[in-house]
Amino acid sequence: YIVNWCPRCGTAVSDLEVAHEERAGKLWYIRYPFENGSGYVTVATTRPETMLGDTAVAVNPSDERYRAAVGRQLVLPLLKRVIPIVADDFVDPTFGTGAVKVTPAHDPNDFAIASRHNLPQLKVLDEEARMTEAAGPYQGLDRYKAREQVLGDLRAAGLLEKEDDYALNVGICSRCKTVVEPILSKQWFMKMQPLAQPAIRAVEEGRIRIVPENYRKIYLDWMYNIHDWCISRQLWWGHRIPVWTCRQCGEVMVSEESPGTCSKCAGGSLHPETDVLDTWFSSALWPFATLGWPEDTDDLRRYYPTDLMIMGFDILFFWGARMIMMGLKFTDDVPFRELYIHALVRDAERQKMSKTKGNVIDPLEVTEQYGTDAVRFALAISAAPGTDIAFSYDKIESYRNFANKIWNASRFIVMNLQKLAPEVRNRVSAATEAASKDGFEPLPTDPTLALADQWMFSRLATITKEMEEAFADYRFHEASYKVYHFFWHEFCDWYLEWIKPEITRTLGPEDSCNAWANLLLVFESSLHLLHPFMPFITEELWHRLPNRGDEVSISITPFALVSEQAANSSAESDFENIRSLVVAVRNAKAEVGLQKEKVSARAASEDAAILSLFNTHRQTILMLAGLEALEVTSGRLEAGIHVTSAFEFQLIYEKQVDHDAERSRLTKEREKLEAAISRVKKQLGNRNFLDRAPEDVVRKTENHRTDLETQFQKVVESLERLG
RNA sequence: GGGCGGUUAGCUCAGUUGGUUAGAGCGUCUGCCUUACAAGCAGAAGGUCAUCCGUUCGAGCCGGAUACCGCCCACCA
Repeated sequence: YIVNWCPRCGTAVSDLEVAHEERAGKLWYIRYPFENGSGYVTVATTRPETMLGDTAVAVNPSDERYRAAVGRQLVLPLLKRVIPIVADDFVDPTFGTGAVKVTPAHDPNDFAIASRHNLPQLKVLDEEARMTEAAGPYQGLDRYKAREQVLGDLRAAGLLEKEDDYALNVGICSRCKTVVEPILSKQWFMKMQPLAQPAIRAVEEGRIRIVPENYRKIYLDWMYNIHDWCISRQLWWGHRIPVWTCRQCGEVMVSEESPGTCSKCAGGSLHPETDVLDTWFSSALWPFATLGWPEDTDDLRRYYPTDLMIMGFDILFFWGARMIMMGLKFTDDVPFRELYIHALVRDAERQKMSKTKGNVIDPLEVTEQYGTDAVRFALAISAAPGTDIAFSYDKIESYRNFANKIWNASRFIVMNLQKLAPEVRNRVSAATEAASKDGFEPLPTDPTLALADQWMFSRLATITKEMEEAFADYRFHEASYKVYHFFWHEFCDWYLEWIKPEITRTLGPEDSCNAWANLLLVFESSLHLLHPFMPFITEELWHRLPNRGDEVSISITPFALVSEQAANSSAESDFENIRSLVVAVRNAKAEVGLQKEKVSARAASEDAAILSLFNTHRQTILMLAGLEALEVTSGRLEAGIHVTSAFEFQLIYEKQVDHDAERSRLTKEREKLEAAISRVKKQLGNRNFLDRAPEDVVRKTENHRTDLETQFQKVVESLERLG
């Protein structure tokens, strides 16, 4: 049979191990004269040296041009061998000259043609890709050297009609990149069709789930079109193929131990097979062979099938598919229930990393430079299912910065904790311990801090839940993004800033320690959420928390510490109101170039709840927004900036209000609102929308319109007041 | 030749069943060395979601076509 032969490795390789590469080549047109001397047939070939092994020329039976020639004899140039013209459907009349040389020993198609027409097979290339004795005068030449000589001789004989440039796909050995040679050889094959059937069913019936989904199709496609597998290798390592051949009668015996004598003729001279199995054959046995199979061991019962197998898509066929087939064959069960295909890390140019290309990035160097956690996090957050990861130092650097941020946050917390008087610290850690029984919830604190605590715990509960869902679906990029944003932009930027005055002040014995306890609970919970992505830094920081110094490891503690009961939508919306006021003030200050100035502001609302909210949190707002004073008044403002439809504010500073600038700002805002309102109105005016859209969408849209219109009204009034 | 994926901000990419104003990191610009963090803080600018057609009350998302780009599979000399 024809196999792919790697002349460098000196072994057969399977179809899967052959990579294809487009190379510039030529198509040579060679004349094969008729035996009787009258004329010739021109064949086109990309491999002229193999003509030495030609045993026929084939044409399509329906090809008018050659109909009369079928059955006639040609003289093979150079070697003067007489070969027939045969008709075979395989030949594409539109390609080349419509006539193809048949080299049964060095081309799988030609091999097929030859077997259909009973043509001899003549091996002209040996296992080192040198010309054999059958090649006559060319014996011993390397295949490429032979090509040149053959071409030269043909040209000299006037039989080379022409040559065209042609891009051809050459097969190369995936291990050593040598161009493989299709060669006639005796090898062991595995019949795959019967093995594939159950493997197809297992996936179709959902006994194995492939994630992401698109790989399921790729897997099934490959299984449907499976080819027999050449499993023998002429290598010196590997599992030996357990076969003995009788030297007397040729009987082939498969056995675990040497049979000793021939089972057929009882002869004592047996020849053990020297070929070994393809390494992937052995790998396919791994899931059960490692557990003691074929014995019915405890391990096998306990760990087979396993829940989850993870691999890169590049070995889905090599290993994944074959484990499934072998597993089903030998254990009657799937080897694993889920197969997760992870992303491949490619270089910055999206090239697959390879040693020969020299674009390999050594992970040890990168982790040395940026830290293991940074690399791990960068990869996790880049791992959107079904896509590869382009390696980027910038990206890793930004998550190194994140690790740094975590470190600093911890430093800040622990540092201030150390400053507490020992008895106060003890009360804090006691409060922390007491809270941690069935999921953390905020401990009671004074009203200003309570809002921050309730908001933070609520957010924590949401993030925890979202992360758990993301993990369950192998959406690691989503889980890591959530915790990144949570920790940096909610915990650090808002929560820590909000409670900073509390944790930097000196507590007396009469003070409640609950604010401190809450901070520690949130921080500890955050470390737990971060731990899967940043195991080292979280482990280190966790042990610095009160009562955690002597514990074994954060990795064996629960992932979710916060209680679901902590979800608190009213705290979230109160917090949002304050946040939007703070952001709007900062914004306004920057706009008028007073970023570093301490200015005053006046906030107004017609909503008593808002007014009371702002009054309660006045100190916090002043600190976060960088204000000197905040006046909270009921009603309307003359030149207010509308943050939401519920409230507005204005900055109060020395500089006179520039009426023109103010007018132009308001006019711009009015235009924006007008556009938004007209969009919403159009939508709400659409009968179809009202009839067909879900109720809650319609209601939301209506609320949105009311909101916009209120804002619009206020802007218009402000403009009128400006005159 | 068949199949799959991609095309979203200057760059690298998210965007899970269609639903208010499309997000992040890096870069750029402005102001800050504010006693956790300048590897940082507070702001800003920047997008006709490749193009066209369709489905829908409504499309970055669903369907079809086109154009580039990438990958996998394949026995066209």
